[in-house]
Amino acid sequence: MKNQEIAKILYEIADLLEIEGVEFKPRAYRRAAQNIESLSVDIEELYKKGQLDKIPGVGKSIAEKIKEYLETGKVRKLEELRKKIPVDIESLSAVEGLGPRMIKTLYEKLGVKNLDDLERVCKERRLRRLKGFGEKLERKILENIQLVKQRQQQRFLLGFVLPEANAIVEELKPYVKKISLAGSIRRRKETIGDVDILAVADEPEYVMDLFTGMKRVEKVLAKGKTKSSVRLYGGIQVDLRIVEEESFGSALQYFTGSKEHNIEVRKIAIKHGYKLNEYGLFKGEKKIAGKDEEEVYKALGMQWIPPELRENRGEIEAALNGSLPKLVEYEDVKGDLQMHTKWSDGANTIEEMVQEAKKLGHKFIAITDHVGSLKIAGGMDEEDVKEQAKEIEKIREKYDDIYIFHGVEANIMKDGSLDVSNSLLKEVDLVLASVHSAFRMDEKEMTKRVIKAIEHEYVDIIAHPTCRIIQKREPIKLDIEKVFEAAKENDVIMEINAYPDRLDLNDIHTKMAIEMGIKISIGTDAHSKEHLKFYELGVAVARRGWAEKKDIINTYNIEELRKLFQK
DNA sequence: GCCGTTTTCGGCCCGACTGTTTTCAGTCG
Repeated sequence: MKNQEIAKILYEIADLLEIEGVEFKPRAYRRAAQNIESLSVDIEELYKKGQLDKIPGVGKSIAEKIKEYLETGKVRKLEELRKKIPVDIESLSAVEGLGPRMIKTLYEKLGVKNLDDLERVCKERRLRRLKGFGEKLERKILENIQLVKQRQQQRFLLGFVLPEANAIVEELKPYVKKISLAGSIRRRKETIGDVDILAVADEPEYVMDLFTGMKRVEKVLAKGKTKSSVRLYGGIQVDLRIVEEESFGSALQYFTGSKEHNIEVRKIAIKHGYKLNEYGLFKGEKKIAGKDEEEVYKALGMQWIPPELRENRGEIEAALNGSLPKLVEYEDVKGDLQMHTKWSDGANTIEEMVQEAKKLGHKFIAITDHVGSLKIAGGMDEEDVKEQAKEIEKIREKYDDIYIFHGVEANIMKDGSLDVSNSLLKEVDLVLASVHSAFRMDEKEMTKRVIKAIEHEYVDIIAHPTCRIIQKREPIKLDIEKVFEAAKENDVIMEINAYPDRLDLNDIHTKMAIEMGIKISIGTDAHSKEHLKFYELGVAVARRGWAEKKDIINTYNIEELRKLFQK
């Protein structure tokens, strides 16, 4: 699938045009890029069907460039722009305070093409002599270059930040009238740059004192009456803003984003002759909404949009015509369908996992220890599985309010076969299959490999289908659409692995799978009882993927699941 | 370059902040 590649090209064209000072076109290219990026179908398919212009923001000219790229692997317009402005935009614009206009000036006047050039002209004090630049700016840029250099991957995993952010909210709650997370963490994005918190308080100064004085604060970065920023131990930055009660809703809407979502919402406001900002929705001077989010959306003729959907991926249109999905709720999930115990590489016994799952309110769990050749993860053989079955049977008798499915996680070998016999797989209720080795095959081979596993007569679920580890390992190369088609045909379920650095399937793939009629399971892949709480992250991905209750099998009752796992 | 129940031409999101200026351009979220 070349959607991401094409989006990247369009973004680069947008940046280069912006540097050239071209008006409006950059926005058009970015809009198209953004829509292509979050497309849930393969753009090449659309092209073959002659439906490129069905993509919002893609007109005749951009469609032409997509066609050119798909046919020749190049876009002449981009080549020309690169020749004209041979600068490393990606790293230069990563420098805070440096935008396209300055990049252009720096290139034209001082020949700055990359970070090293930029650092040099700053150190040589040549930047400050340019018109419109000055000493302060030069110093700031120099500082920010260092930040870019050391930053690289400074985003934090949702799963590790969310508990801390929630704890801060709880800590401040007794002293404020209203409080909520905002920003990407409220939208439950898989990684978080910084945490935004919004509150209403009678005594803002006192709340700011509490906030900046928290034990978990390493450094206070800024402190004011309406906004304070701190850095916690561990490096994450948290901003607290205090707003007027009458504006809480519009401020929450504004600070929750995403930016792209807000742009569209504001356009709708304009169509109505209104103006929307963080202080409220205004008709002329008169404020007509702003106290809570619901009334803001309502005044614009829209349904309230759950934060997880606010990515400008079609939720605006749906909210306008009242067709938003009824998203699966966090409390709809009644169990966890992947976890490991001491039988393979887990830290706890089956019974300990059962007790912890009960605490979380689960009605069922699946024990899915490794089997077969994955010796490093303690893969069980057929004898072990039989022994384990006996233990599970005993525990089932002891706990009548939670059901234990006996499953296994089998490895998909290089040729697509599983590394265990059918006689072992027949022993258990549930078979997960997943790739744990040879991650670097080409797309064609890898797709064939996974599809072969999907076609296996005993496989129920493909676990962590793309094998990505966020910020560490790229996803395996898969023709995801072909994989999903095979899954659909063979009634195989796709997993959302809820472990914080996996979240695999991701949101976009989840949406795509659901649109193709595939069922989704959520599994934490817990290797200790403490990991079981991560199931919420799986629900978050499901919601970001527009999943309804019926799409997620963890919402089913035990009888329905038994039927589903009959293979 | 795209788009349209106010338009097929004339628009394109908004406000705050910073650093540089003396009324504003550029950047950010």
